[in-house]
Amino acid sequence: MNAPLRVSPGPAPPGLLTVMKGQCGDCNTGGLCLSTGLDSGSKMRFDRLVGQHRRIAAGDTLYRTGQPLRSLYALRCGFFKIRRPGPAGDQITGFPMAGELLGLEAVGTGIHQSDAIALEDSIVCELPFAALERLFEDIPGLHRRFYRLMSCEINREQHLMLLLGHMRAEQRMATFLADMGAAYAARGYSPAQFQLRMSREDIGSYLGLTIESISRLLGRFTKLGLITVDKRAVVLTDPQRIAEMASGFSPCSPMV
Amino acid sequence: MNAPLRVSPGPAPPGLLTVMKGQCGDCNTGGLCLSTGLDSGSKMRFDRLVGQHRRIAAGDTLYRTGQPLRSLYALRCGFFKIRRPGPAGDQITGFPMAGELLGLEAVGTGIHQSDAIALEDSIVCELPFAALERLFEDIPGLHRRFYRLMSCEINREQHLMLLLGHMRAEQRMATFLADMGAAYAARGYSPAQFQLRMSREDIGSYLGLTIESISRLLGRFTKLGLITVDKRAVVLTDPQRIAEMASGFSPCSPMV
DNA sequence: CGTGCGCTTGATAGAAATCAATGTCAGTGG
DNA sequence: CCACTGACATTGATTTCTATCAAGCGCACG
Repeated sequence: MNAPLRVSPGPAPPGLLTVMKGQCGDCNTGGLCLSTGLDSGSKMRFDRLVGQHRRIAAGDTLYRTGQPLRSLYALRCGFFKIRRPGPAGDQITGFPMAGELLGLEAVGTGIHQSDAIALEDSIVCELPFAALERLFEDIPGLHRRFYRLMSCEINREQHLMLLLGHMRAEQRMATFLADMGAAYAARGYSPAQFQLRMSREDIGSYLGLTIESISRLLGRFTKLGLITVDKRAVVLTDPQRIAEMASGFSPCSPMV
Repeated sequence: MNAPLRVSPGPAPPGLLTVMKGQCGDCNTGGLCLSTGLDSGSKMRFDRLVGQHRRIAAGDTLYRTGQPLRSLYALRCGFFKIRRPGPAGDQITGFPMAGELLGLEAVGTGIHQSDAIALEDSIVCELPFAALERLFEDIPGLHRRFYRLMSCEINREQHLMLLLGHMRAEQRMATFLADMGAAYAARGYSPAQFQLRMSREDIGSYLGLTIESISRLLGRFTKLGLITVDKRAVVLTDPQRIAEMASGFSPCSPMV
């Protein structure tokens, strides 16, 4: 990771995202994809599996709760939110970014258990699940990589359970900001300066707080000199103290 | 499921649990185990994999946060709690029962991310992970079964995230009671009459509430005629209204 | 220029936490 | 046999945090 840190861009100007028809070799998701670590022969076969690169416009839905699982989706570039309907209102369970794999919650039942909604114009690699399962038999490292990714997802969610179950609002927000920074950092962007792609309402649902609380917390953090906020552009001016408030976060990346 | 419903037993008298040396064929976990659905030949090989049946006394720890993953554990009989340490106090992330697979959170990193503590004298089948991974290559259905289980675990946790993020205390408790009933029902016990194996404190940590709130909620539910409680023995006298309060729970069991 | 959406800010209410005291019971040892 | 202890649980009084209610702002868009 020696490239200079970039600030994560704002919303893409419409029309910029012409179809990228490259293969996995061109992929810039930087070691986060399912295919990472495969030898070149296996990678070619994995390439052939990828049905197509689908372009999803901001606001569009990739899959919905109740739909049968056809494909998993590797997020090539863009930004999603995952929404799970529940008896007490919907919950946002995650904000996947480039390189992440979408749809794992459907593998157990064959039915999607949540909605995936693009927060900006995005491109996904479609991985037909039946074909992927067949490929597991042939490519030795792939299925290992697959269930390790799932285990990491389990950890991500347990991290969130901790947040929702045992943190107060302030600590939740600090954790959220720190996590976002870490996610950007993992992709070569600045960990301290980024665009929020989601609305305050989405953040609220994600953190188990109301939109008003989110607003107040951002205001309070600003007054404390921890951050500056301008609409959805955030700068962590004191990342260390934010990390201290969040205190104890450790990301989970799979062994390759 | 035609056997008459039994009431889940209280704590086992000490000394009752002599070592059960049977193979998977004798196992009474009823289709919840990893080996379910294998043909008899594969089952035999799976049998050989099972290193030993370890007896874990109530209060003892099966694995701890930070330890390297050596084995997964299929819970043959007994009851555990899973505790995840966090910056804002520990969180109980689950109460696995007979038939469930313990240790999946460690698969991604190779390091355990939580503690598994027996709530009563239990017996686990030890599945050395390296050997299990080798077996995946040979037994076609096993690997599929494995990652479907993991996907179900993801769903279980998202269900909990919903609970912690968007439900009020009363609804959380109703959901907990309904879920416990369902878990017993899936094992052939009465869904409306069971022993809680965990302390109020454990329930509180699990539901993101204090021990006092748990106590008050149980009291309130009793006054409302929904349940009767005597120490840790619970009877759901109005399971339907409890289900309505929880409203919308659907368990996730893998396609075999 | 209005209209609507996303966001902020203030006042108030309410749910659960916290603080504090008491109760119950199993186990222990005098 | 009974008093003592400690873990676990219940109950009440009070505080605190966050939700809720309400109003207004700013900006994009038709």
